[in-house]
Amino acid sequence: MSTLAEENYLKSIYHLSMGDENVSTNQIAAALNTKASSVTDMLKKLADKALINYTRYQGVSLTPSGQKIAVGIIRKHRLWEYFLVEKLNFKWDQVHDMAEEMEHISSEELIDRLDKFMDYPQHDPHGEPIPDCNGNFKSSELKPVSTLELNNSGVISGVRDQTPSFLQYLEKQELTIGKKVKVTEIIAFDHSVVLQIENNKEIHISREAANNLLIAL
Amino acid sequence: MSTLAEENYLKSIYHLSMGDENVSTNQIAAALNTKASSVTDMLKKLADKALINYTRYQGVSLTPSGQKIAVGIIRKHRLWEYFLVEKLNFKWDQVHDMAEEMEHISSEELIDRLDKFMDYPQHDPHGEPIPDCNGNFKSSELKPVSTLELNNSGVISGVRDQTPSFLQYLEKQELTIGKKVKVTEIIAFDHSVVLQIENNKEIHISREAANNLLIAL
DNA sequence: TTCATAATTTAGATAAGTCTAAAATTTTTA
DNA sequence: TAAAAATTTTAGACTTATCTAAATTATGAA
Repeated sequence: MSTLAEENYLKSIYHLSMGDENVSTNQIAAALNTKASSVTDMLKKLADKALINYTRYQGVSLTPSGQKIAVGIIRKHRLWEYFLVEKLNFKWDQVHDMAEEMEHISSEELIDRLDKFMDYPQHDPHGEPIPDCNGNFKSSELKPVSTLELNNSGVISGVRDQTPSFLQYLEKQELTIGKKVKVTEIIAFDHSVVLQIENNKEIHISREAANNLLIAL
Repeated sequence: MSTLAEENYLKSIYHLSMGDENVSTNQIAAALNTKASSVTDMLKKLADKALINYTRYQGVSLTPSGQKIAVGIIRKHRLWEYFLVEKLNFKWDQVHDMAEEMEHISSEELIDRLDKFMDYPQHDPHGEPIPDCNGNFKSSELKPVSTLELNNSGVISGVRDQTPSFLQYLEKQELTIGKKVKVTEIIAFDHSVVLQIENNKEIHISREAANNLLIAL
């Protein structure tokens, strides 16, 4: 069994190591809003438990058992987010903090039954893939809208930035998951993009927004 | 905001003070499986926060704000138990420990939406009343089967002892909530009771079981 | 390649919650 | 009602997770 703090460290390390290098102490400190010295303390503890590979000053990576725990937490987080949106009718910008608490409910059987209850969803409300009960999932093959060329189109399938303010902005612009968009104009000056959505409405979004809105082709 | 430990103390004090006297340090220690000295420490902290009335050596009672928190925790516990049984198909003897974790999920809005999602259930799977979002509920007016006289009948509506072993025993005997039972014999020697259930099957239960099985008339 | 800077670790401290052992208080009982 | 027993509190210590400040190690610019 892991403590709540340990689980949060493992989850952070997992997310940060997507760019598969070793993760640095400072990166973890930033992600967890804590100090580097606190991180070092915890890294020693996780290394003692064989959940991470750690050499002083060299950063860390997850061991297979650390990875298993991290994926388990992420599975719980995403399934609870799905539950909150699909069953309790929360908006996609409201569920993160609640799921952050719920992901630490320990029972595996509970989460497997929740998974079944919701008919084994594949993606959370932000388009992130949900690991199955064995921890398997396909890493999302999504690209930012900003990589689309003129007159090309795609289906909105995820968001890179999941802050409530960005999600609320997208909601207001009707740029939500499942919507089909076509690039009708790319402004050379600032790389902002004009998108056409299904009702032929045109929406002008910034380069930054286009970088954070993900599509499947 | 209260910590997890504080919430557990408040909940215990609430349950123990049903026999409405002041609750003693030792009672709390026994309920929480901890030491009297630890309890004293926490009582000081809760008193500082004005959640309990505490005078050294005199035991404690909840203040209105302490009571409000306690009832909130109990509401969450019972709603999650109901969810686990009704939506995820757990058995009534499996849900206590899970709900013990889930009752600490902080969001009020979450629990109110869960309540609505399940259509405002009045009782948890063990027959305990579920407080509404204002903390109101009628205290259950149930009596033990052992108080029934010969040839009288009632509907099983709750259990006093909620240990898994007792719940499993009742399940096996088909003595579950909602079943109508009639007392067909009372053995004078040991005060054990013979019950007749709907299919005319007769079931012989001990005095102790009869004391812990509750009926509405 | 050496020195300045950035990153990381160590040392020592703090807060929450718990413990044991001893002291204080209350309750029981003779 | 005074001594014995039980209960409760205090004192001091431990663990987890955190912090600040100082020391150490790595990095990168000249």
